[in-house]
Amino acid sequence: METKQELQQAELNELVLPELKNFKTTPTLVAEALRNGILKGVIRSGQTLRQEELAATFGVSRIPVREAFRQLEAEGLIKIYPHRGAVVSSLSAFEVQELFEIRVPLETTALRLAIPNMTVLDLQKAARILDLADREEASGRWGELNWDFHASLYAPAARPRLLAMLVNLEQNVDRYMRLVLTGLDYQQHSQAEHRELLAACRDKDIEKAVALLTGHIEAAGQKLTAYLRQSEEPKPV
Amino acid sequence: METKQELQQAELNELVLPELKNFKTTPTLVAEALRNGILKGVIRSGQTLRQEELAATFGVSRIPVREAFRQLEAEGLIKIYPHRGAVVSSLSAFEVQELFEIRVPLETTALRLAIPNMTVLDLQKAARILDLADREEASGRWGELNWDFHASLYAPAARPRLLAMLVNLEQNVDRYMRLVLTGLDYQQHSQAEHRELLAACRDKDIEKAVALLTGHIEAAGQKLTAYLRQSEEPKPV
DNA sequence: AATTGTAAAATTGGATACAATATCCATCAT
DNA sequence: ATGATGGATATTGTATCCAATTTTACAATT
Repeated sequence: METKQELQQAELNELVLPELKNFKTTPTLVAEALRNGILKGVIRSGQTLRQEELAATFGVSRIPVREAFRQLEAEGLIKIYPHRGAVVSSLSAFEVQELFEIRVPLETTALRLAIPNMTVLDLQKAARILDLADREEASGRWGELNWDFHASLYAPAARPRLLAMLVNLEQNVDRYMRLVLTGLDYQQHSQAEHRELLAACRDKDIEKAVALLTGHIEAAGQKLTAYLRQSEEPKPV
Repeated sequence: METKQELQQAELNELVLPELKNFKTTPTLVAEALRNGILKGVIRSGQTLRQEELAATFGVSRIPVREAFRQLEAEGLIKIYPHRGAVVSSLSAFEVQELFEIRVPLETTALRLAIPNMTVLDLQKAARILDLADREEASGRWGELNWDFHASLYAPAARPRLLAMLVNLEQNVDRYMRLVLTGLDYQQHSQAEHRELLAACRDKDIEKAVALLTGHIEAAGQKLTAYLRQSEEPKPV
């Protein structure tokens, strides 16, 4: 009797706790708005974020804005310079390269853990995303679907913390990646690699899948860093 | 003349010192204090952090405390429950295992990148830390030196972002690791593994070093999760 | 006696106002 | 033109107030 009640209590608690987290407070909402703005390119790299201005546009006071700043800084999206303001962090070619160097071992780890857990449904979902991406080549949504595909492969790993880190890393390079993604040839090449990768997952061939994923991420990194390096070349005076 | 100037310099330096301290803003200082408190075990897992109480003890207002909360939450050290307060996050055995699963690929990546860059000085420094750790077996400082050794191996990689991620991961498991580190047999075993690892680095044998490091981290993870699992067994009345 | 309902206290969330400090920028003298 | 100076601007931090929510305590009902 009592044990049953205790079990129910434990179950309910686990259901309620994440629910409480979902109560979004103003700082969280502001942080989400700013994050979206940064990721969608509405707020550009290097732009300074003025507390009062943002507070006015969001219709809130400065306090939630400042708390949002702290959160975004911890995520690496902005950088707070004391008494000078917060600026959207801009990454150098070297820093982008470092992020890709981190992504390779982390994403392959996620994939390794995921493949044994992949169900037919998981594979179907990933395939559906790829088909969707084919039809969205022109629009800006392709980049989003690109990540959705990757995320759908890692989800079966059931490692929330690892996935959160990957999402964060992706967000940090996403703004820059858009510059490269515009090329249609890259999209088609990437889609082909995705299909190869998905096939390897379907065959449960972990080593092949990992090798493909490694090459895929490294290629994207090379493309992006090359682009950034040439953009950085023209030195002022 | 010169003495006068030197005196002025000294005076100016004394004026500048508090200025340098001001480089860190109050929320950052509060965050550091809380982080230290959590890492050193002064603030225990599950404990709720009351804004007003902390503001009073630090002699500041609630606002910097709240900003510090946001920062620490992003680091994973605390969790903010809206309207209910912030609590020091406690990790389950599964969550600790996930963190170790992440550490392995990341730390080995750092090591791979570091070994080619290691100078004789780097190796000497690492060896010195090991010798120091031998003499600090009893004290609580051993855990600190344990990480210092690892960090000294990764530093030559010159990947600031990667190192920051590793520091954060280490901080998250550190509190729990202390429970295991108390065993003297573990310390001696760990030290032996460290010396093997250092030797491999000295030989620039990347694959051997990576294999040793992988085993070393996985063993620590196994030890800790096993401990936590048995601690979690006894269910609270 | 146990459960339910309600009111009050405590705590957090947020806004406004104000003081202090640092930075930026235009002006001025050399 | 160059560098210093002072004010404008922006950020930081604090205090005070009120709203919202949670928790606690107490009363009421069954």
